[in-house]
Amino acid sequence: MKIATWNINSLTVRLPQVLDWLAAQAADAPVDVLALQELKLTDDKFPAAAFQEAGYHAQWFGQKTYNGVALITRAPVTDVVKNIPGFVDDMARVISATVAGVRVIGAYFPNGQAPGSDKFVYKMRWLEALREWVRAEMVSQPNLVLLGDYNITFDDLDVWDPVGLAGTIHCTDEERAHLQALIGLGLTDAFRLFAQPEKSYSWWDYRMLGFQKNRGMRIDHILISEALKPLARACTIDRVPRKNKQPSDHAPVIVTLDLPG
DNA sequence: ATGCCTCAGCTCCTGAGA
Repeated sequence: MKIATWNINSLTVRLPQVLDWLAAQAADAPVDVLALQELKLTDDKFPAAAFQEAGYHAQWFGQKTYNGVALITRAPVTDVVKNIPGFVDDMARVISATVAGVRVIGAYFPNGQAPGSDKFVYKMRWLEALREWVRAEMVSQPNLVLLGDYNITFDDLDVWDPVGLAGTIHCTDEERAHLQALIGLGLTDAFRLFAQPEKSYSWWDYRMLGFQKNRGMRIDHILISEALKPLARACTIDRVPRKNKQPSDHAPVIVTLDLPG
């Protein structure tokens, strides 16, 4: 079973790249679940037919201009939930479903803008609500994957310039404490289960030749539950789509689990 | 310096992203 996450920074612009990427992946092994973030379109504009024609089911939760998330799957899903139950939010950031016996939560974590800002306060509140909800979910869902654009680095290994960016957004102690609290629920960073190239990142600034100079951060993550940990076979970041013409600023992250898709 | 790209929208500038 292959599960992936990709912040595509406008599905309107990137739909052809998403379809191309799914087709290219299928040459090796098809992607069973793809969590998308930053659709930047309303529900009525979601290209459901295009995914259907490509052989995928789709669940989506859109929003005008900002945010918006989707789950693209090969198998039909059940129990679709949008956003964090009980947490009042006017932004479309989370979509969950059960696919082939795995509870998948795809999320676009708040950016937070800058420590101390209103958006940072919202990010902290959102992270707390997410954690308490995931904690409850894990009681009844042993096979759980929480993946998406976290907008948080784990540690200095995830940052191209850990000294220059110390304490800035995505790198603050407060954000990292929240990320570790998710780990504390019994989740594992699938990426670090495996040997990885040095300076592995999932996002690069569009400006200043960020990608070409590999000035990036690893902020897109796949966390897996204890029951799935022994089934993990690989976790990689696919830098190839970042080399596309008109790329997203994020690259897809992929985990392979020894489970039937 | 708060920009350098990129995207959406009350579109020829602005806000937001990260």
